[in-house]
Amino acid sequence: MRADAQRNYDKIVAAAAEVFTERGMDAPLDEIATRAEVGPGTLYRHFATREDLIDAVVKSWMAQIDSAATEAVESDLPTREVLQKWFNTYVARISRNRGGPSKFATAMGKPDSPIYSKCEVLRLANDRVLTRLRDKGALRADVDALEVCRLVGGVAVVADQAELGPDDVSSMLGIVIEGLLRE
Amino acid sequence: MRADAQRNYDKIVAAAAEVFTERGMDAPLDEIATRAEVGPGTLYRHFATREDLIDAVVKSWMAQIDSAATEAVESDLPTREVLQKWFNTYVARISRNRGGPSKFATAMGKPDSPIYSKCEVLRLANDRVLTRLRDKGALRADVDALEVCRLVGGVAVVADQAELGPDDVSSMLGIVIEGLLRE
DNA sequence: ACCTGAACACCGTTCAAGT
DNA sequence: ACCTGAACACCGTTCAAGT
Repeated sequence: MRADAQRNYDKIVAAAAEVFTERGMDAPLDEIATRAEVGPGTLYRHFATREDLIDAVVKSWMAQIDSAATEAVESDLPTREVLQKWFNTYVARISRNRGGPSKFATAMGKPDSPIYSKCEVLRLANDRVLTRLRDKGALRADVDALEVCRLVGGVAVVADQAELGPDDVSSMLGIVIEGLLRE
Repeated sequence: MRADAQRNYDKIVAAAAEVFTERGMDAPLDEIATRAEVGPGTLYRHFATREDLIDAVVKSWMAQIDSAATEAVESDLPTREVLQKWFNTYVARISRNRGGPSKFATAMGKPDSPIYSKCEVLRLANDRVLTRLRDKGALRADVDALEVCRLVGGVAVVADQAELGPDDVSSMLGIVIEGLLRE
């Protein structure tokens, strides 16, 4: 990649991160281009779709997800509390920008989505946590990570769209958690 | 309301029901006006926002919701099965049009939404079913109907956006149901 | 190879002119 | 009182002309 192209690419991603934070992930691409000081055509050259741009922006979130999952795996707190903390963190991360949860929910399990690799990271992180708890005999045997991603993702989407606070999120997650525990 | 206004109102609602079914609830209002054979201004005169139009279209769905709730209340099947059937019906009804679940999820619990009265119908239907099962001692005591509307609504949103089939919906609902049962 | 920005398309929304 | 449709605004997307 030519030096000026690389520079523009970086400026676009930085501008997108800002604009997504201020106005949500459905913000006008126009404003991103303007703030990055490039023409709209340049944005399209680097990112054919909005999802390709989202993929670049959320790349930096994934390390945080992974370290939260590791913390959950290594925790020796009661299962309920481990899951409360993990799911709350998970929801907070994917809800960082308005409109974000919906993007992940739509792409989850769709291999041809531009953000599929990020959905895979989310699924694998969940899988690590769930597998560990299942090995301890704390979870129902038939719990699938993709399914949990979707369900917890659904909580995130609803909370995002209805502008719910952390308490509402926690209590919805509480029901999901009870549904996952071995009875 | 003048006779011609009433006629246009009815034509718009009928056209909207068709277009929403074919192209989802985010379909262009333009196409609805065209199909109803009215100008765009006439559509706006009757329905100031898209949500006002949605409210008129879903009005006819509510009797079906209520009768499904009544059936659930009167059923003497095991709690798990009653809830599976009820939630599956609930999700199916609010998912009748693409993009529909998201509209309800956004409006649920927002008194100033144009479709708030319909959200209330959904909440009360859920409340009837949940209260009945709680009275039988089958449910956890702290389960709130609004919360369940949101959670099950979240399942519907995810299923709608990720284009999931009935099996995926049922298994997600299965987790929610386990989380609601008294343990 | 990459960038620019004018141009087009689409769609929501308004409003002056009509009946 | 109600309707029409032209007009405007906004935003996504493309592409001819440039460097």
